[in-house]
Amino acid sequence: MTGFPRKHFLEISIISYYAVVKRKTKTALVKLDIRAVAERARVSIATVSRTVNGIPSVGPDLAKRVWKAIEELDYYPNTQARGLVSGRSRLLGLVISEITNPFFPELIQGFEEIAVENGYEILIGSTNYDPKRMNLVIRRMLERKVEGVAVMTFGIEEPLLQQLAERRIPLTLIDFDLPSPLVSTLRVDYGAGIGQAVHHLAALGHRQITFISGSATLHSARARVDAFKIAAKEARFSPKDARIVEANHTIEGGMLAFERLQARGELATAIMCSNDMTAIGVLRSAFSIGLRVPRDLSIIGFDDIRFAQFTTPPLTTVQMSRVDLARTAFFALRDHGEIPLKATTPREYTIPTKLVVRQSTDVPRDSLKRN
Amino acid sequence: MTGFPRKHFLEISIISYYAVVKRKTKTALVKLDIRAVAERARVSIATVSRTVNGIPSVGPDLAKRVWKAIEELDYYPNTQARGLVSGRSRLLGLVISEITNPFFPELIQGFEEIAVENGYEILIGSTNYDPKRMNLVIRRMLERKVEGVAVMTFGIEEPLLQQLAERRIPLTLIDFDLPSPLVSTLRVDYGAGIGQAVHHLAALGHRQITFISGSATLHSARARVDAFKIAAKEARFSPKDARIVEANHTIEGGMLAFERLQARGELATAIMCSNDMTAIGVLRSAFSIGLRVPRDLSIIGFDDIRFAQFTTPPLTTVQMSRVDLARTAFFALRDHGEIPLKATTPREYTIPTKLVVRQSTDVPRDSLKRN
DNA sequence: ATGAAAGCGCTAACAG
DNA sequence: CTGTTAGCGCTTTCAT
Repeated sequence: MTGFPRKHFLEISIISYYAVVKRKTKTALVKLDIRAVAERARVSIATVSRTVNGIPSVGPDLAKRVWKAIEELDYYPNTQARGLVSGRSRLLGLVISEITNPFFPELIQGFEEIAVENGYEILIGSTNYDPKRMNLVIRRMLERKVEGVAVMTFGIEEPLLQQLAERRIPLTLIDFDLPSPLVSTLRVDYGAGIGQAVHHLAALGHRQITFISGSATLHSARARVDAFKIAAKEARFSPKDARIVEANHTIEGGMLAFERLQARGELATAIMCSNDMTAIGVLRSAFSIGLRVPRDLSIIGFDDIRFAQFTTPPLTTVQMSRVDLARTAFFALRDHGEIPLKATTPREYTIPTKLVVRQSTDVPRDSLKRN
Repeated sequence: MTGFPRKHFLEISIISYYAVVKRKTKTALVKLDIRAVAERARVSIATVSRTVNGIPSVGPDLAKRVWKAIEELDYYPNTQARGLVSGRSRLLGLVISEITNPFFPELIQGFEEIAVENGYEILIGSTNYDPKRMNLVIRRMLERKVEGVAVMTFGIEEPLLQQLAERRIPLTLIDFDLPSPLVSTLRVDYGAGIGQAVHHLAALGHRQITFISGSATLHSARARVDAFKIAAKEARFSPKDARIVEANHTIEGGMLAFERLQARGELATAIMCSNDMTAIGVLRSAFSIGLRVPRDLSIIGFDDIRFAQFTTPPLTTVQMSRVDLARTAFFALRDHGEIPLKATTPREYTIPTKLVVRQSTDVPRDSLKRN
């Protein structure tokens, strides 16, 4: 009987918005608010409120009466009223690029889970890579008085966020710095996973690797390219042997990039992709011209979306945990929000990445090791 | 200047929660509510409210003053307060099975789009096929005072919905009847698409088709099986030649089902799957034992998820438009909500399906037509 | 056409 | 410990 402060109410039975109550000889439809509970429990509404919020100062007998009344009436509090008076909405915003990109549903799932566990609800907004939509999305969230926003899009619009940050609302960004007290950033350690990938390929005997990047306009795509460059250099690939071409993080983009490479006779023995969708496109195009993966061509993806396990062959890829991302984003937001304006919370979190070796990589096609 | 009744406010600039206002000689942080706007425009708060809500009785000059003040202050209304007093939350619930099932993101996208266009926000809840979670999900939505819930899960729990329906909240279900004034149902016309698929196969010369269904506990899975049975009968397949085996709508399930079939020597020349994920699993398993699709085996999916275009070979499948589904669900909800309790809105909508022929179907492997 | 005032359902001082 | 009361920011009568 300790109350469910802001948690989801009444776990057992479904609740009626209206309760049927006998009054005199007539049956009337009565609004089911805190007052109704108070009357029935013969206490003040303040006591009901305290009970519901688990404030310890309520005497055990009264509390029992209140809970009894609550159950009998199937009462549950009105979130809007709670939010209005307390100034807290228990709402968090999650901004993503587009929900049909398989990367995001897994992120959303993780975020929703942890948020709901903690009594928050989430509002999702997709930008579809359009800065104007980003603007609108954020406005919607502001109107709903979200207590924090996680901007998990691939491309981030500096000026927009700048304004958001000035609005005194906690913000969590991915791969993007914004020096402001309520902003924290999740820094993905691209270097780790991409480094492993390059070394994996080098160890296999590959002397040339082509990296198919995402759009250079996207922050996170550039970060991956940079990580690749560094890794390639460390592994002593010359720039010529570590060519970089640009695609757009879609299957079609991957197909196109591959076909262009192939048409120009520039096919390396190994291709690394900036994300799994691109890799899937490459896989598909390679297959359609009769190349066998990994015998004729090694392919590595990035993200480790669930589907990567089910390509043919299963895709070797760099894993970045969406669940980590989601949980970290949530706690970053919450920690900046719960103790408002207390500016001691860390501003930066690192998200690890690591190579997952499956079956799309092998020794190069002309390798002596094969003989 | 007609007002933005409940639409997203101030489309141009990002708004400050606090506005910096000169007062006497000091710069002060002032709360930005309707009163601030009223003061600045030298009108009453009632007038501001009317202006904002586009109520025509406001004189044009006053309206202009109000809008000017609104813009200067970057004011936007507080949704919680609005909701509290008006009893409307402009929130709609969308219950799905699980967001990582590629079927749903496309549905969500459609639903979100149309909802936002109409000034609604959506709350998403995933049941993960667990009735208990369904219960919780719905409770969350009730607490937030959603104005309607679209339950688009594959499996539907009758008693739960029954209680929901009694709660006077508009409900839209998929493939599920619930005789209640505020409940509408979207009836997917499985027969059409599945019929076309069976006939397509029959016309190609297939004499045996195996149907791999989803879990029989799911309503929508059963509906697909039933449609298949009818179509097979119409096409004069004997029950023996139109075998049905059960899987679970996942890639793994499809792989398993195929392997079982293959191990028992029960492989038909054509396999129809209850959804695309299953078909992808079958495709993958078939490939791994050296079967070529469609030469050795024809495969048809269901749903037409986006990825179906990118399998190898591209998947012939029955298309059910998620956008249709989403839009229809939205309007069904809205029409039951806007004119509260007016019970003349249609209760039933049909969602069409149709076969999309791609490259995973061909004449059977032993067909004379090939020679 | 405009304003004053009464709440919406709840929380949070402030009394006792 | 418990109750009374004053709003949270807004919409909506009811006057004018």
